[in-house]
Amino acid sequence: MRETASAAAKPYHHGDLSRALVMAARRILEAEGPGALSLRAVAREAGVSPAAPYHHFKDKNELLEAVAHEGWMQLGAEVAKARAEADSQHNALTNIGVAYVTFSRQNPALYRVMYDGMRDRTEMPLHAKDAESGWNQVECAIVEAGGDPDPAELQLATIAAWCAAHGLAEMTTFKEFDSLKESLGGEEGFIRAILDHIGVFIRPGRDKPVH
Amino acid sequence: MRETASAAAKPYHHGDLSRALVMAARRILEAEGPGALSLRAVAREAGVSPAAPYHHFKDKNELLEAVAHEGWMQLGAEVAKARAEADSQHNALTNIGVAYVTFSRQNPALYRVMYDGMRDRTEMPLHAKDAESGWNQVECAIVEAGGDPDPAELQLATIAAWCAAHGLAEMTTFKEFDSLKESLGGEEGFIRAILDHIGVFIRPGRDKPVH
DNA sequence: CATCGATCTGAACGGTGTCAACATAAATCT
DNA sequence: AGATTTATGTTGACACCGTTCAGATCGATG
Repeated sequence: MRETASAAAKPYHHGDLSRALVMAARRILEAEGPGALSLRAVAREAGVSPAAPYHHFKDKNELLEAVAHEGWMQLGAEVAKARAEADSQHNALTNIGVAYVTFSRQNPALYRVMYDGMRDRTEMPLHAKDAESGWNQVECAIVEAGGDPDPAELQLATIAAWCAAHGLAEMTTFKEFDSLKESLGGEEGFIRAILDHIGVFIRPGRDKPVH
Repeated sequence: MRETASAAAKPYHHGDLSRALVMAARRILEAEGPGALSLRAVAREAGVSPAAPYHHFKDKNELLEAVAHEGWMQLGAEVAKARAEADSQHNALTNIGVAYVTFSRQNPALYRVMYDGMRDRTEMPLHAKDAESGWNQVECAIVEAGGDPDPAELQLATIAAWCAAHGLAEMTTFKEFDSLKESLGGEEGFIRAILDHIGVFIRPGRDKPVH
């Protein structure tokens, strides 16, 4: 008997389980946080037995990678949007930084999964190499803002920018900075103020921070 | 009745178990990585039953916090050393940054535990407030290097520096940067080059990066 | 229609964090 | 000293976890 008409009811063979599992994982992630994200819980949430996922992912890790992949895609999209909306090329970089940190603040659990999967690896995820990836866009933004186009120098600048953004993403969560945030006009003002202290984000022609 | 206080005799059952547990944890951490660090494994390594730790730590988490605490202390000490050894106040900050990242590279598992414990919290660990703490020393180094002594501005600069160092600590592990590292004279050259791109680490009077 | 391969289930194994009940050694109190 | 309280450690159990494997079920292919 079908439970719901719109959603394809669950026959013995679920239509597209791997997709459903990833969605279930994201649902759990958002509702209960990373600590509650067990393979069994995901299977439960997807209405399937604990062993079912193993026909689509060889590992719990592989499922998490799929989840992380979605996260990187989403991040890339939001970075692209922020970059496109910049009123000048000069502060496109800062806009990207703000978008990055904002993403991590709005999807903290997802952001955690994205980086947790990286810490055991020695290589960055593939998603960092796509043209639409955040990494690539930072590179382009740096060049467009008049950065040194020398490959090595560009790579250094990109790494520096990325490090700063990621570091900020992990520190913004602390309450110790609440009053400072408030005095800077909220979270975004805080983020901008920090980025304004970081060399890579300061380009010729960009206004100095006001204080 | 105790035999000799100075002797390594075990006063009662196991001696100072809480200390022994932390040491056992660090041993496991270094030998097998963070993935192998279970409460039971720690108890096993310390030669004690799985439930024994609960008389000293209310949680696995509380044990890990104790381990992390040691890590923060060690980091603070090495930062202090690097700061003291700087040949001028101007690059003391950069020296601190290098010491920070180097620590994270030499104790990757410990570094992971230190930050993992923070990500569920909304407050920074207490160890960041001690006078000897890395955080405090960054603040001092910024002031001594001629940074803006205005409290809010100082806090911003400190956050920026810390974010950059932490971000770098988490990115340096990737092989993608190996060739770049090599062309910069090894890991430390790489770290310095990145830090040179981060504004907070560049102070008036400091040499521009060479390239 | 019969068969095959992909997909899902059920039960199981060893591992984990945690707890309650019990045991023992140390410290404290008469 | 001896008795008692407190701190510490052990045993055994519970629920949950990741993972595997033999078998059930189904969609597609011959």
